[in-house]
Amino acid sequence: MNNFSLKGRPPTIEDVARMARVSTATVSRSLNTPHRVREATRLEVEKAVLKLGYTPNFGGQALASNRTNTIGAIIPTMDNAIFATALQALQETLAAHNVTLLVATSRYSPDEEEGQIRNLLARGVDGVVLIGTGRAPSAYKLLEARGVPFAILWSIPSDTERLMIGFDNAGAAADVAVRVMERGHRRIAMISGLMQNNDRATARVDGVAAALREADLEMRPSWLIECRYSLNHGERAARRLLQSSSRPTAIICGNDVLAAGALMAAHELSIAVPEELSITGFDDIELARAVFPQLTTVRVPHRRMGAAAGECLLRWINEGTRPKSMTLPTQFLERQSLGYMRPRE
Amino acid sequence: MNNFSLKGRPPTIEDVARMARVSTATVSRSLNTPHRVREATRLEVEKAVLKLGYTPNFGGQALASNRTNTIGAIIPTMDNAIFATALQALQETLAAHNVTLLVATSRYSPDEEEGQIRNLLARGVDGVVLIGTGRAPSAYKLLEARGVPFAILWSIPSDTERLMIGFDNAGAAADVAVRVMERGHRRIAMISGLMQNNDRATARVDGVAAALREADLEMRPSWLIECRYSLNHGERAARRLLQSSSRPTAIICGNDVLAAGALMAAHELSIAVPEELSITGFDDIELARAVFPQLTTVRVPHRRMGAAAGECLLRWINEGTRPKSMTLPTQFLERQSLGYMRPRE
DNA sequence: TGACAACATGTAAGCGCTTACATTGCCTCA
DNA sequence: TGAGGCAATGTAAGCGCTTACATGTTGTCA
Repeated sequence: MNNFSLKGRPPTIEDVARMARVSTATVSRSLNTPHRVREATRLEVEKAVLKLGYTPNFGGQALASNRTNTIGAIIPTMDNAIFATALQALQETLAAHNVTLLVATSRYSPDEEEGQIRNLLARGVDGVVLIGTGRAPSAYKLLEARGVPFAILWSIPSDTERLMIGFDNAGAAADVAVRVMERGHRRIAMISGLMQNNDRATARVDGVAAALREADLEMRPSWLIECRYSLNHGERAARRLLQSSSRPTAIICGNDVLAAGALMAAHELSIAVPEELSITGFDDIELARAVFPQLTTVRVPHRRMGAAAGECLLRWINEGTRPKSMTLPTQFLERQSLGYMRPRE
Repeated sequence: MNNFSLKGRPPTIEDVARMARVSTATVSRSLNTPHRVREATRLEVEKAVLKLGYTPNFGGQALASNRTNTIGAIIPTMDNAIFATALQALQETLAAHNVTLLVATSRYSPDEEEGQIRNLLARGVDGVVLIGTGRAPSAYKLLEARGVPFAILWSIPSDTERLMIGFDNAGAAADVAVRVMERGHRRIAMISGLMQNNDRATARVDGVAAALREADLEMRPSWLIECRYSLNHGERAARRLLQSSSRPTAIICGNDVLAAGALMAAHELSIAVPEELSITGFDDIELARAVFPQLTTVRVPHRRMGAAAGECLLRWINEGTRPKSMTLPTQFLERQSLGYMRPRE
């Protein structure tokens, strides 16, 4: 049927041009700017494209146009459902504009992240998505020197010079603390993700600490445990908190996974939640509803963040001007794991 | 400090060549095949590269070498932790060889998947990773016509003509069913993911059905519910199962998320697990241990699968011959949600 | 009917890199 | 000392595409 396909070598624009009896320029135009080509010609080209199964060669296109239609994202890890969701939304947004997403991970290391930035830049991405602000100035320099648009997600806009799309981690965390105190709790501990190079984790801790201070409470150093974001680490941290002679009546967790871990610890130690111990999460991932009791947590707009990042970046790339940063709302989500402090017997 | 960087235009291999007083060919060689260059020259080039902050242009490289050092993966969705984990492992393996991973999603639709295959091919990926076997022959033709190596994950090797790296879904599911029956259960229901175009889900159902048949039991049609992989859908399905007049004593779930949903339903209906109802999952994602009671499930080697895919594909690309398919072991994981059937009172 | 837009298409010059082939310089050995 | 070989480097031809500019082709209007 297809007597033109020289086995092995994919068809080039030249093959299409020959078949459609036009020049390669016309083929290129029919494909990229159809309105600049006569209808009949366009159809002829289209026919040839279909017949040959032609698909533009990416390298050639990138080289000639200095555009790759690719956006890169660097996330700390794929293991985390919340990044995955945002990425998914980002990808869907980009796909609608025929832009492909390149994903890399930094494993929470600024150095690795910088390496990945280089990598993406080398691949000629048209834009970059980054998480948080925990990185060296040199990382920004890389991007800025190349003039590549980039968006910073997950952190509250703090810098008018950059495009940031995030939410108020500190504020939301403070809000959680306030609500916990409203339930009568005074003995409040916190389990946080590792704070080094992680401004989101840091902001959440700061928010809680500020709220406590406001209420003339103090966050005891021994009641603030930092650990990796995993079920096991959360469980271990909670166990430490709960096995000490005088234990907290509420544990505020930096994210839902840690909270779920804390819940496991409570289960094992036969401490009833929320009757004897309140636990709160953060992020509202699916897990938060799967555990028992369901986690009281903070809903974070991950999908919207991903989608907005895609739109803003695309706009920036196409129009050349940096869109304004945006702060998305979070929402305190009351479920079952936060209860009233029981009066001492 | 850097008086060579003409603002705006990234340095090219020519700039490096000029600075190091060698030809572009030598620069290229120093970078790609260092052993073919005199040590002193190499150092000179290296110095220039560093000073200019040179990074090879991807398009040029791809165009000239017909290689992109990129591998594409198409997964049904990023929302699923299990794919994310495999992807993460794949990415790490590839990164160690300086290969970048391009991720696309198909949303469980063979048509979308085929579109993404075209897309990846157009971008000149050196290899492709696919999940499962539920796709039209035309999808394979695309890949084969271009001679692009590809690996199929998650399904048991069934086709000696292709590289498949997976596990025995049917066998593992049958094993679960056997264990459930060993606990005395006879009234066994199943909640499965949507089976259309999903050979993994189908195989799991088939495995269970076969095991039941072997034991002279039959899977009642109304006790097999298909639904999307989500907590809500799992919960709803379980509720339907549990609210009928005569309910099953065990529910085998096609994955952990569905099982967690079923657990939620049991909670709400005050049905004790595992005393009154047994529930099993599949996949062993983190969630399986976070719920209470913890899920008895099947451990699936997602990380290994991802890593193996990377290695095999890289080998295939570099050596030109298709590596052998492999079947990875799964493991039945006894936890708390499967119990003995209580004798009727 | 002829001048002149406006549109459609073609020509050809790169984009930045790799690599086959040519050249140079040096060492070895008879 | 000179032929031959090898290692190091240079030269230059593309890879497939886009696009500025040149050229050709209509249609319009006085």
